[in-house]
Amino acid sequence: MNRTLPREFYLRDDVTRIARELLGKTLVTDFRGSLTAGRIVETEAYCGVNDRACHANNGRRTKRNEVMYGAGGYAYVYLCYGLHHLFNVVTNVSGRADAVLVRAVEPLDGLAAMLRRRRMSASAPRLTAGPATLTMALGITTRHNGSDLLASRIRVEERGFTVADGDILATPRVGVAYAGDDAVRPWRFRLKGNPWTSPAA
DNA sequence: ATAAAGATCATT
DNA sequence: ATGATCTTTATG
Repeated sequence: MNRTLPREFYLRDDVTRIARELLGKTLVTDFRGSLTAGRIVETEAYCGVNDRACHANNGRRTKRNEVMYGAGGYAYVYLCYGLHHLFNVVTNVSGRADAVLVRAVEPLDGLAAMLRRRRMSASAPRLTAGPATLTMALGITTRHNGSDLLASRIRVEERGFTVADGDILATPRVGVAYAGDDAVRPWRFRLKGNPWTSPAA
């Protein structure tokens, strides 16, 4: 019953819709025989060259963000603040630099491995409630930049968890105050009331 | 060549 | 509130 999302899911020209539809899907990593997974409960949409918060804004095209300009369905992973690996799903067709940042997941599978990677011992609130904590828990780093989400050990699955429009809270994105008018666009999406969303106000 | 700024987190 | 930590990017 688990189904990896097809390429067409990512190729569409509507990144905020895709960001909403990713809520409730399951992000899975399967590295070295260690399978870990979490349900996506928070995302942010980054809308290509016209979005001042996006790494591709104003047509910026560099070694770091090159994968954003490729076809949808690949991972864009970059290092933030020198310490944190942030995971994005590239969307839209080749030439359109859209992406969805995954900001939080709810732990589902491989709890022991996630705890180990996070160097947490017993109970773990906050285990995956944040864009950098979830990558650490799932073992995702910049070495996975450019990974094909349909062919690699990182994938997104439909596991039959349904989300209604009314379950989604849309607010401005986090940490993009520098982005002028685009800073206030309601492109951060959360499952209402889910305890695993990120702590950011 | 140099400098400054980050799509954050854990701790104080 | 603040420090950690370092790559990427812009600028001279």
